Amino acid sequence: MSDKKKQSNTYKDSLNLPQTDFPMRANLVEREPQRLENWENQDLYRQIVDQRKAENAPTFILHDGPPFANGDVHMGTALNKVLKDLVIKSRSMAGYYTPFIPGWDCHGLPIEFKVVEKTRGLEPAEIRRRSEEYARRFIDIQRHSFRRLGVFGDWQNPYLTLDPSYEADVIRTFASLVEKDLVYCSKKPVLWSFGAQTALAEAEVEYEDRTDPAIFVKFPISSGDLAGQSSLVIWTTTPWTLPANLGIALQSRFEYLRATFTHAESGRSEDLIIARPLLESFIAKTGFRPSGKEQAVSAADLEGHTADHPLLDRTSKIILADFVTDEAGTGAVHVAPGHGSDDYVAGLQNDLGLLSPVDDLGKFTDEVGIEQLVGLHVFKANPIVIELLEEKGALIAREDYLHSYPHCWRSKTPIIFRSVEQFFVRIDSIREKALEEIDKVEWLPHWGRNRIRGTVESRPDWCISRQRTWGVPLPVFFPAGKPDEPIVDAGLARKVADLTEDQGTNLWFEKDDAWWAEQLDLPAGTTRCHDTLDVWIDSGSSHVAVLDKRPELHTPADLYLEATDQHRGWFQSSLMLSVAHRGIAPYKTVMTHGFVVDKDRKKISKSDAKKKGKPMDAAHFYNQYGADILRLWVSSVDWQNEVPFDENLFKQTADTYRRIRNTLRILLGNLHDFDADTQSVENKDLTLIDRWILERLHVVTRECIEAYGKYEFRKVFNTLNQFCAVDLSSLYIDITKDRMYCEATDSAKRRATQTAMARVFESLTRLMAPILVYTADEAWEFLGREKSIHLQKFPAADPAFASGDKAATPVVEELLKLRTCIQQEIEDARQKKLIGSNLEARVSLDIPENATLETILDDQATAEEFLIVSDLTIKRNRDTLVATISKTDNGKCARCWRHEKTVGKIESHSDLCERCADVV
RNA sequence: GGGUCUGUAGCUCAGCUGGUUAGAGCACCGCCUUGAUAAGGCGGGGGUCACAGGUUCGAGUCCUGUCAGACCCA
Repeated sequence: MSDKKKQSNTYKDSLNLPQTDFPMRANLVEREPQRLENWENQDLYRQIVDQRKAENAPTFILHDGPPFANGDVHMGTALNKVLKDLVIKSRSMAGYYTPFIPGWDCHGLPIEFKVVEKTRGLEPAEIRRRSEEYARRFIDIQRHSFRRLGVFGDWQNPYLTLDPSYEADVIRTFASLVEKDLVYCSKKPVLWSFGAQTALAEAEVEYEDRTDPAIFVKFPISSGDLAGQSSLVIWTTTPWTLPANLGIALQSRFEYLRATFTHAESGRSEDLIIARPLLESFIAKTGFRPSGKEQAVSAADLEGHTADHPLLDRTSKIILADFVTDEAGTGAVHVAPGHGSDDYVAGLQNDLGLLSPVDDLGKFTDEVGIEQLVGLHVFKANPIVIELLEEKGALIAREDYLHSYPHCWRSKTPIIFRSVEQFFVRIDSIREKALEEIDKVEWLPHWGRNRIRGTVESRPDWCISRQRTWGVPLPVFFPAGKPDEPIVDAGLARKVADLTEDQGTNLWFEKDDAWWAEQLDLPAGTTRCHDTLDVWIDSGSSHVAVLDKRPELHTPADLYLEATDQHRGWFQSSLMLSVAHRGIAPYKTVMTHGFVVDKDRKKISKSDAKKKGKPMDAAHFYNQYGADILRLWVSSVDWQNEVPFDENLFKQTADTYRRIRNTLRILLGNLHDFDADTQSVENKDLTLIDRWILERLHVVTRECIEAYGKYEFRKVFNTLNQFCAVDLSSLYIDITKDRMYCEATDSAKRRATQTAMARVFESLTRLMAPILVYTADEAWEFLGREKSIHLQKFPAADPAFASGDKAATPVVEELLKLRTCIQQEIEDARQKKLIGSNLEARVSLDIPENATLETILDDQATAEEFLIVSDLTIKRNRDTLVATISKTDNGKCARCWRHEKTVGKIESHSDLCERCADVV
């Protein structure tokens, strides 16, 4: 035993074993940041784009959709940014000039809310100052994560929607809309705090219990068959909104019952219509019970007819609406378009008009039409309204109703829905053009076209004003004393833009009306609007503020790439603003990806993930596994659909990574004594197996480049993975081990294989570079290259190895069939403990005639090498392939471990085979 | 409830215009190796292609419905 060991050690020194310092263990978590620092020190991104620019390369612009500057980078954000980077890097290596300007969406309620939540009662200018600070903090956090993920771009000069110049361009885009007569002003209900005298956002609402009078009110039908005979009954907890009633909504799915209802105690009798699903609760609450004739009535029969308003000399239109439910009420819903969002939409759809006779303080105006109510606060008006209804005989019943009701978070007063002037973009004027443009755009996947068409076809006019502080101001003015006659003027807006170009729109909030009037040559007393623009105008103007502005970019962009929710979001807002502004879509291709979901394909909610201790932050994963693993994971998934995610999937990806890495490592190890420039052999001197692996490389190269071109990163992943695992690891490297280790260092066979390996290594690292950004660069460096791999281009598929008549592939495929057959038999023998390693087997192969294999099998050495056996006998006398295994009698060569006939027959080296004796 | 989609081995994915016993990698099990060794090789088990109908000589692949999931809307 000790003898044997000593002996083998002796010969081990005579072998050419692989040598490399390329570490087996990647230790990405520590090494990646070092490499990143190095890249940033040499400004690798700049080098890449400069180099392509110098080459006069064609331009490819992927325009970054700005993530919201709030929160950490979670897996969904990471998926998006890495996909973008895969596109950019693969296009760059395909020879394109690919400048990438990342951006952030900075304005908006979520940030303002965080700021105001902490400290209430701040001045607008202070809210904006703190909001900006908040946004910038998260921009830094997110930027760090994106860089760490190996995403290349102009991180020093990203675009921020809070930049003064960006804001100015938003205002100019607005001016462009005004110029084309697309902006108008109209009333729309908003959540209104009469305590704070301001509109509120959903997020500023707190729910508290409150008791209100809930009343059942009858509306006598005044047209159609039932005119003058029966009445609809509505139920409401806001009696004060009845003066603004303009409609009654029914549910088309409900069956309605018309009957004479009699009150059990008073004996009062009424002919009423109630939805059947709500009949029981109606009886219980009002005491009215059907007594006598009953008749089924359908909602459709009543639709379009009218009912008399119980308090005013006017009618209320009967309509159908989906928001009518059987949860409460009567199945007939009081609709006041000026006092509710459902009501508003229903009002628009059914042409009901709009009334909102309430002022800032929550008091009725003259418009209410009922003398007793004018000047009265709406909540104080409730009992009066009820009294009036009672007088008119319209009140069926009343109760005190305890419910959860929205309150203002600041003033703690209850909230009302009240209509105020809002600004809108007239979508009908640009809808057709937008639809035309949609069809000129390439949508990936193709069904994206249907999705955006659906949203564009159905979207109502775009309400672009917000009663908020943290945003781009709506550049509109009001003449002195005329708050209802806004001055919407493109020229004025442009002047505002010019004034804020350098100093930012804080000016709008810091200077007073007089200052602005003076600057813009407006009459004294002119006031400015305190609204801001919808943030979708901000991000939707990026083609103006970024694509048109930056010299290295252009409009339309070649590609927009976001998650599917952006069909209604950014893709649409950008399309609408671009069509309005310049008449064409801002993009040539739009690609969407799915959302990250858990392994059961259910959506992941943030609170859930926290509860279950399932981290979703990208940082958790790149800090534990490395950015390359995360990127490899991105490349492996089907981004068109939901992307399942689970920490176990990560471990699986890490396993794939290890295989790829080890393949690179063994190739480097085998190339340690090889200089490709001086020691490469000519193609004609390559052996069969070398030609085969280069033919495989030819296919792999072609497939990968093609797949990158079609953004099919998954295919690249699968192709590279299988090439590494099967073609290289399990076949080529295994088969060539003997010649690599045992043949003379400078032997032709060995140099031939090194020639092939060098080409494989070089192509492989380039092909994987867009995905494994750190690892490919590291491997490239170990090959002795000075410049980063990311400055390289994809390898060209070598036409010398395209399959042709003399191709090695068909021969190798036949040999692989023999191999499979032999391995099965060997395995059988191994399980029976007849033999251990392959090299101990004596293989007797009976094969049918096979023209492809004729010549190759005559070459005993090549056949044995390919099949990795030492003692092979081939007989050609069978119809089917049969392999027979026994243990060989040949002695084992102490150096190459093959069992060869020649072992023991060489005098000078009795323990070696002929080949090894020669080498030694 | 409506619109747009998705559903193939434990997991990630292939399966082109319908045509032989549905493929690969990983994971799993067993064996070998210890000269890629916190590696490598070989073999094996595992799928009623979500479910139910239909068209067809023939369907994972076309049609209809059901179920489940995602996004958007209500």
